[in-house]
Amino acid sequence: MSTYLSSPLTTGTGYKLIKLGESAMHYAEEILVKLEIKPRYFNVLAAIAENPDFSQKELSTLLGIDPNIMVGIIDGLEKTELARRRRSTTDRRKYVLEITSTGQSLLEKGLQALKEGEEKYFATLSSHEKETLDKLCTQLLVAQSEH
Amino acid sequence: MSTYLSSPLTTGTGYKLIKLGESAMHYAEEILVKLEIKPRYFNVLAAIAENPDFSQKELSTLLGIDPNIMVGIIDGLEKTELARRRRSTTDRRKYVLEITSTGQSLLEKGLQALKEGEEKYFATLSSHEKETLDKLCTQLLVAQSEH
DNA sequence: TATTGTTATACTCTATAACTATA
DNA sequence: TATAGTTATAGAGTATAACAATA
Repeated sequence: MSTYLSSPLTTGTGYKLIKLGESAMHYAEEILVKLEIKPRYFNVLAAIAENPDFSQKELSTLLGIDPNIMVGIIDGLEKTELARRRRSTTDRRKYVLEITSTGQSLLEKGLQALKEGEEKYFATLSSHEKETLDKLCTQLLVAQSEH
Repeated sequence: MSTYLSSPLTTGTGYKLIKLGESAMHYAEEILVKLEIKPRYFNVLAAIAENPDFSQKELSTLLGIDPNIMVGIIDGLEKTELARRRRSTTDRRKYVLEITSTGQSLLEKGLQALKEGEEKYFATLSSHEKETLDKLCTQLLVAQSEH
């Protein structure tokens, strides 16, 4: 949203990362809106596909999304028939989540669209520069995860 | 908030920028909370200091913050006596905004704290790497502003 | 007793539109 | 008629706590 032109803050690299993060998120939203899904929901859908038979609790922990918020997200994915809940046969408190064929199809389209979007987003960088940026980002994220 | 460990999305550089932006914002919040001010309010305060006698409308346009939201922000800055409104003498519809000495002092402390925070945040990068990252970020932001 | 999923509540942030006072 | 600032309202998003069913 906010597009600052100049300020004492803008000089910092941290500030630039914040602005770039916002713009990248905005860009992802624009891409996914064509598939009528929000990034949050798309990420959960991708996590379901990647982790078959995960419970809501396990998904919540994996994605760092609060369980009570996860309820609404799964509700949405069920309503649009992208994923579904089944009661676990071994522990009837749990739900087991699975992606539907509709969900799988949307997931593949979304991943492809995001991949193409990424190429446009970074078009101004050479492939060497893009690689360097990716490496530095990874380095920072790894350092943080070790916190 | 959400800390994804792995997902088809995590492979993209765009995704990493989103995560880094979130973490940098979180870090800035942690630094500024010691001064009892939120990044949003701090940014407006900095803009007031940088642009003496700007009206709320001009500030809104500059920062990309909706005028009705700016009202609450300026209210907050007035209540904490960091800034104040004066009616413009030339156009009595307008307010002229000015930073107080308390605000100036907090601004300086905040900028210093953010500067030190930035050094810690990027401590894992060499000064050459940090410079490279900054250059690439700027390059992307400039490309976008030309959109 | 503890855990999974759910609901209720409240609080923040934001977006839209209508209002007032000035021009 | 248009503009600066304000207020009202409603919609997301999220955080906390309490709850039912099951272990």
